[in-house]
Amino acid sequence: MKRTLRPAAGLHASSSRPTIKDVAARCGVHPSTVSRALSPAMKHLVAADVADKIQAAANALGYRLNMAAKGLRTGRSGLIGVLAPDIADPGFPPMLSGIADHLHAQGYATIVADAGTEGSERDLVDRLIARGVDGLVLATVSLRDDVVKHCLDAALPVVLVNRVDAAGLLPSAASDDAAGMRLAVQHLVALGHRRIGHVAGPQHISTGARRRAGFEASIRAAGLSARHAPVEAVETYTRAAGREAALRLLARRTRPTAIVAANDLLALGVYDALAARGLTCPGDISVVGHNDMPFVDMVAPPLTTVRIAQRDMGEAAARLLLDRLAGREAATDHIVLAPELIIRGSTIAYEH
Amino acid sequence: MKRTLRPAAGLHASSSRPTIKDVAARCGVHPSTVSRALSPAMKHLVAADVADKIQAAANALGYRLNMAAKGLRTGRSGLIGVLAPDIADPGFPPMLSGIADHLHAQGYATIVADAGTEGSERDLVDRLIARGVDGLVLATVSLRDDVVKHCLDAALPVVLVNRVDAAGLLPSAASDDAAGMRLAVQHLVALGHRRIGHVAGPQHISTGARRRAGFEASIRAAGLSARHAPVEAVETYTRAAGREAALRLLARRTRPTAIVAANDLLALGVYDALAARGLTCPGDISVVGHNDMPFVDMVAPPLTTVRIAQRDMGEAAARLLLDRLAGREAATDHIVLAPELIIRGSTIAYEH
DNA sequence: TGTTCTATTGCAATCGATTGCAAAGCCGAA
DNA sequence: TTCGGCTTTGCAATCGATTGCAATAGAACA
Repeated sequence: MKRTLRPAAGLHASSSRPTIKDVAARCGVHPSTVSRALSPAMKHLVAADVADKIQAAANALGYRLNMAAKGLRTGRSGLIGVLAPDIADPGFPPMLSGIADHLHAQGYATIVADAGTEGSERDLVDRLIARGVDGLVLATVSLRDDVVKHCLDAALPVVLVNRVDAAGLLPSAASDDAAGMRLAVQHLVALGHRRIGHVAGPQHISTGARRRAGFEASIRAAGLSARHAPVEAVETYTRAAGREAALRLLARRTRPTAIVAANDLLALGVYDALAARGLTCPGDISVVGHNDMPFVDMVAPPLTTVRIAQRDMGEAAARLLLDRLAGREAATDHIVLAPELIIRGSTIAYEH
Repeated sequence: MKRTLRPAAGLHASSSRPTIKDVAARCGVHPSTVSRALSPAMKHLVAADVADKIQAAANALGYRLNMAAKGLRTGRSGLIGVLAPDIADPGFPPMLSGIADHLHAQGYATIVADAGTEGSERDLVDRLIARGVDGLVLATVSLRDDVVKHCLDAALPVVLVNRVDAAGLLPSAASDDAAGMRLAVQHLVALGHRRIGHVAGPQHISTGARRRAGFEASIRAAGLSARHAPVEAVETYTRAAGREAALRLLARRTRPTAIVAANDLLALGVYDALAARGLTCPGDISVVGHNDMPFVDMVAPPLTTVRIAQRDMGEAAARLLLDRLAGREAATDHIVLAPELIIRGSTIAYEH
């Protein structure tokens, strides 16, 4: 069973990856000295000339630190787990990129698990833990309580991105959902709309619930009656679900003149529903999305939407985690990013 | 410096993660027996009742295998590195998802490095190797020879996805680029177009070069003169680059009546260029993309494009790698997937 | 010259799991 | 009763790097 990759003639060092021992042998020093010379934090303990010699030998041999061994000894893997709701969601990559860049710069590698296509979140987290991740970034918006608890009693540094947990226990980086909805509603109200519908996201997801709450609060703040602000919630953030919900909205007694969707995918579903009913946007109905995901500026009509700082969000989450990892209990636990209204062609004034 | 997470009162087992030793102590057996009982491959070596008891104890304690330790001993990390051209590219996620699903099902975890935003590919590969990855999936289309060589003499199983290397040394899963361009050109020719331009991708990237070659071959096959089939190549697969290249194409003496872009991002850039010149699509100029990335069916006009089987490509690559990892030298080294023409609103007949 | 101090290096244990080999226990057959 | 053979378990080395402690050497000082 044993695989012998190395050639029979074992004259010099082994042909496979050189270890700290090989470097030590080449320099005539003890492996521990090599370890120290190669570690920035311990380097001051070894004589400068020896350190140089070791460094040179390491380069010559093409020595690379074995992270598994280091991790075993130190108890830190240098791995960060990222739990994604669905990699294929176009909104996710910018966030991931923000997370990964920051983390990589500090020597961490990220391993991302896709909750969209794979098993239960709980299992995924367990697998990540088995891998010995030093921390976790949860972008999974469909986070259930037990996962949070699970992480908590695994005593693992955890941060949330693009979501918050109900109890506010976990540090998070998220967009100001209430503010985003306020921007959307105020924009429509300013355009003269008085009957505004909302296609809400899944209510067990923080963005879904908070945006809905934000929508309703904004409606009240604008002095509009809730009766003229119907809400239809979906079960998943998909174009198809958005279509169905919009269809239900359009079937109401008094049809809204504008629809605010909880995200851009749903907004595209609203477009589909309008087309199915022979209605036009923005002529018959104005539509506002949320997230400003890539290419919504190119659809017909270009989507008016609330842009959230996805990449910044990822970066903020990474910083939050890095703080925890370094043992500094950061000042802020909840970073909220300001959204921005991007006005395009899907909203126009309502003519009375 | 030593961190003491465990409470002072160390009565029972330690409070941090239980190890194989804790399980052994609880069952009154030797750690090696636990190791065997918990390993599917070695389980037959231990008595059934003992194995059950161990299994139960492991569950009770919430024992999880330490992958770093296992990896150190066995020399296999269970980690696969994926080198992505750019995570933010909307075409990538489906591929990644195909790769990851297949690999995860076999117990591997993937760690993806983004060549788009980070250092040199060479460095990234080195970092991945330092992590002890068991294999590599290179989706980086901007692959230079030295990276291939580097992997080769690291004796690491490597597969290519969405690209092939010049020498054809590495196994790959890719779309049939020539066939895709043939579909596009034949479609336009059938519509009566005789002057067809091509916005080619970066020529140091296999998709860029092969699609261009495919385009030129198809033009010849259709009996059209190369003089009426101008080509402008870009340096990067971006919308902005597509715009510039299309502008150059439009500035030519005899303007083409149709443009085939090497991918959808470039095609969107072509849309931008047309808008900038006051031209309409498809009225003035027909446009064909490549890849059928998400939402190109929603842009105005909906993009006619060549759909490539991204997810299947990822899966095929994963299978290829799994084969190598298992030591079976697979039958096929190069898997090519058939593309499909998706006709939408960006192409219409050319009126003479 | 003797002593103390410091800078540098070596030693050996350790992290958690795996595995070749040896030992122990048990069976039946001669 | 004894021996060969089989199953089951224990022992101990090992993977590669880290680190507390001990040892050494040389310098500085009295």
